[in-house]
Amino acid sequence: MKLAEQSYRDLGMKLTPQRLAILNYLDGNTLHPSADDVFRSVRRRHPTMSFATVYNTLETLKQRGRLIELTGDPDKKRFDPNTTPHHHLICTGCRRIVDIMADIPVTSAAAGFAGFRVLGHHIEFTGLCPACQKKK
Amino acid sequence: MKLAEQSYRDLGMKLTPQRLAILNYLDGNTLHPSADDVFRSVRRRHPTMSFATVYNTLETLKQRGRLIELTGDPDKKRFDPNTTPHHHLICTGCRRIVDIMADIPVTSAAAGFAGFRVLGHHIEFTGLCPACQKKK
DNA sequence: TTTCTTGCAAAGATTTTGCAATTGC
DNA sequence: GCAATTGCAAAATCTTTGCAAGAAA
Repeated sequence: MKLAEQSYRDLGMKLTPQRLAILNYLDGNTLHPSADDVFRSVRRRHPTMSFATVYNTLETLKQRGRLIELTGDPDKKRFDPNTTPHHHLICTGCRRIVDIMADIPVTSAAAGFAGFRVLGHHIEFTGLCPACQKKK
Repeated sequence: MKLAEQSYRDLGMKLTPQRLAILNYLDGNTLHPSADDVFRSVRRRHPTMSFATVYNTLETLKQRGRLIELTGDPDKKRFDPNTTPHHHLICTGCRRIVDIMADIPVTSAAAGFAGFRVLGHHIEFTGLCPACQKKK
């Protein structure tokens, strides 16, 4: 399977070893890694990889809808290669983020609020993961 | 009305002019200001105010449940003095955040997911505010 | 060849911290 | 007076940017 390779072609982005490594690391990854997580992982096989390349690539992929930038972690941006609409469960103890693929109906009571054009919504459940429940 | 003053007493925090100014600025403010917004506003009447005081105060107030830290703005932390459960509408163009006080039922299908103890949830609606709709 | 991408280093922005001086209680 | 708080400056993070060199198409 050459999902990553195909993605770059489809998105009209040049195919580079660094970019391939980035998407190969992200695809199927449900840990919602930060840019630094991506950098540190990918650098193992690509020692010359720079932050700039990671940030540039993530930014471009985001703009083209190939991944989502999450805001649930107050300390840094996290990235989600899963672009299917879904929600998240965030551990306030360790910042772990878990996908919730369940379809949760939300009455669009907010549509049109304040003249906004509502384009999407995302539910953030907060709580404590099993490990952090024990620590407390 | 001395809401701010009373708050600090109730929370067991010492009452200082800086702290009073911070809560007085926040209470009733629906702009969801950042720490820097707070700093710049409060400094007008308290020229010696420092970042440290703003950050310390916001952090303590947050820990004691007197305000909420929002993560919806990817660039910085924003603060909400409204601790009544509610949701937000975020303009992806200008980062404006609007309160949605409507009670939106969410089937707690996620309760117990992955062994988490779910403590709360928050819906982020995204879209474009009236001004940003015109710009595009 | 032409255009885009990479890597490096420096800069920007936000947030945190150490500590002496000051203030609230 | 004691303990908590302030202010200043420096540092720690995270993220972005300019630009020359290099690689993709």
